[in-house]
Amino acid sequence: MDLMNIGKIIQFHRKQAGLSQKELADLAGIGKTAVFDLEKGKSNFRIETLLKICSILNIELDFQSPIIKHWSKNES
Amino acid sequence: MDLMNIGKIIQFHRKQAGLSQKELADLAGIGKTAVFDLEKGKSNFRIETLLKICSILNIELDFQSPIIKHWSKNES
DNA sequence: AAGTTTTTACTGCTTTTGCGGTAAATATTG
DNA sequence: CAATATTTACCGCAAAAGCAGTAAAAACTT
Repeated sequence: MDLMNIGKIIQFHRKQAGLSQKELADLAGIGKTAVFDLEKGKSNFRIETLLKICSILNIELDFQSPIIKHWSKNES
Repeated sequence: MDLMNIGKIIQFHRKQAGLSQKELADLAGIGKTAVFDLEKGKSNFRIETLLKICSILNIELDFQSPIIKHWSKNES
């Protein structure tokens, strides 16, 4: 994941959705400041904050690794 | 991203790598408590904490969305 | 140009994360 | 079994995230 571009990616999706920062914040159930800081390039924030925003904007986050196919939920 | 399983996925990768929680924490430059809490199912933490761990364990995080292909770094 | 909306920016404040220290429980190894 | 290593679990503290409020700057409408 390119952490440097998270903010810009979010912003692009938000504008495509025709939402203001405040509207996105309200839909995601977070504060307007979080959306602003995120888009402005702040690189650290809580996972849930990012996921709430991604959920609203229909962005999915996926894990990728060479061995992930060998993992199942029912393993130790 | 299945937030519920982050901890288990991390744990699986850590064990595959033959690392103890403390060793992973040291390699990632974070505290042992963060690794423990993460694997134990704590669902919220900082992005950078997760990314440091993923970096050590060779796990990549990718964005997926229907319109992501229309985004480039040089757009507004 | 005037009015409206949005974004940027800062503030003080509350909540949460992350930390090392410590210690008990559990697992591993000799 | 005994010694060692690891995991689990708690603590108090420090650092950071997130919040609403406010206001100025910038971007849009009409």
